[in-house]
Amino acid sequence: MSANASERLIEATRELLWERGYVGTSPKAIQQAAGAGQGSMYHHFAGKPALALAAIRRTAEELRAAAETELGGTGPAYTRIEAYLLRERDVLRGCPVGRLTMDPDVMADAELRAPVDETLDWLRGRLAEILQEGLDSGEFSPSLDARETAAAIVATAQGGYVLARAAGSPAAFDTAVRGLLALLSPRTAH
Amino acid sequence: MSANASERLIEATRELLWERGYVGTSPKAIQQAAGAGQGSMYHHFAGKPALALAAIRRTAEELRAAAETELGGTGPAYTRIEAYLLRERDVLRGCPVGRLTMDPDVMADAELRAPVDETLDWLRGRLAEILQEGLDSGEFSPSLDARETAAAIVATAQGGYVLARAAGSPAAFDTAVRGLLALLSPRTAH
DNA sequence: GTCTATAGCAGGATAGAC
DNA sequence: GTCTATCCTGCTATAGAC
Repeated sequence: MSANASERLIEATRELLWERGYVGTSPKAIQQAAGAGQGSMYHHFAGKPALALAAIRRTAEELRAAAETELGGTGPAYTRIEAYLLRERDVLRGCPVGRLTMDPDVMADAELRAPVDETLDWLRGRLAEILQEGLDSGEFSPSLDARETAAAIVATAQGGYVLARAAGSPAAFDTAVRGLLALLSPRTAH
Repeated sequence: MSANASERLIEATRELLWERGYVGTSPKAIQQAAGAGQGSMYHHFAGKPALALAAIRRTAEELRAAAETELGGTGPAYTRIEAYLLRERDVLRGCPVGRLTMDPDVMADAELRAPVDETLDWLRGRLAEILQEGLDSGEFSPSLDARETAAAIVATAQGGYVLARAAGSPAAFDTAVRGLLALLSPRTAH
């Protein structure tokens, strides 16, 4: 947090958006967290929406990069998906992108909503590609629909955050994920 | 909306909580939607948290009753779960209970959070019972873990809302659900 | 670029009249 | 039970000095 003000403002906004959502985050709170005054904030950004847009875009990019770390491997499809779902994460904080979906002011603003949509869409597409690889190599049954299965995987992760936050325990996320992985596993006939 | 004021206030709060969340809902907005004045609201309820608690409890009860409609049937386990997941719903509005999970002020208040936790927990437990029935009757492979699978089902639904809202289309919910159902289906070997 | 002053409006609630 | 008046604080910015 010792970079320039613009940078600190974006990072502070990212944290607050993650923690409290768009509606629950005020310019004043951002300024305090960033150690910047009002003059500074309004010099660098037109207002709260503009600053949020910069923050959301960065968060979205980071999520993609993080996902690609596990998904971009060379192992079997199932193994890469498993690694992605079980990788360490701040479960109780929720998904920094997915949570924006419940923010009415974000959904109402096409510009703010676009990066959210694109990111989740990218993730679904990426998983579908990997599932297709697994299909092509005979890893999965030919009856498996890559597109629908990919959606189910992303949904399970997103819903896992919901369950974990409701229960106040990260374990609820893992339980849901393991349930899905068992259904998907080539080693588990049922 | 022609009942007494207390009733109208609770219903208005339920709508606004669903639409804008707790942080995004002001007492003034509630009063306007309910057609009640401030005096009326503060006569019936101690304040915003008390009113929200009444609203959340009612919404939670309603969700359970609605779920039991499909889950309480007599058909095969898979059929009942399928009916529950595919029943008509206001997908784009999100889950009125699950969305509260992303509301920082709800999660920070033990009283407001309890009904959310209990409802999701009940749903998971109910689904686990049904899966166990299916296990006992030989409908599913013995390798299926009822508890984990139940968590995956709830998570897929919750995440389905996230995907649908991000995409701006209810179809995204159905896609995820169908992906899960295909994995769960006794008729689909893979 | 950053600071301080100022502004109008909304949030959340209390008090007392009716 | 409901209404109006009032209160203080916070939200989201604009203006102009430094």
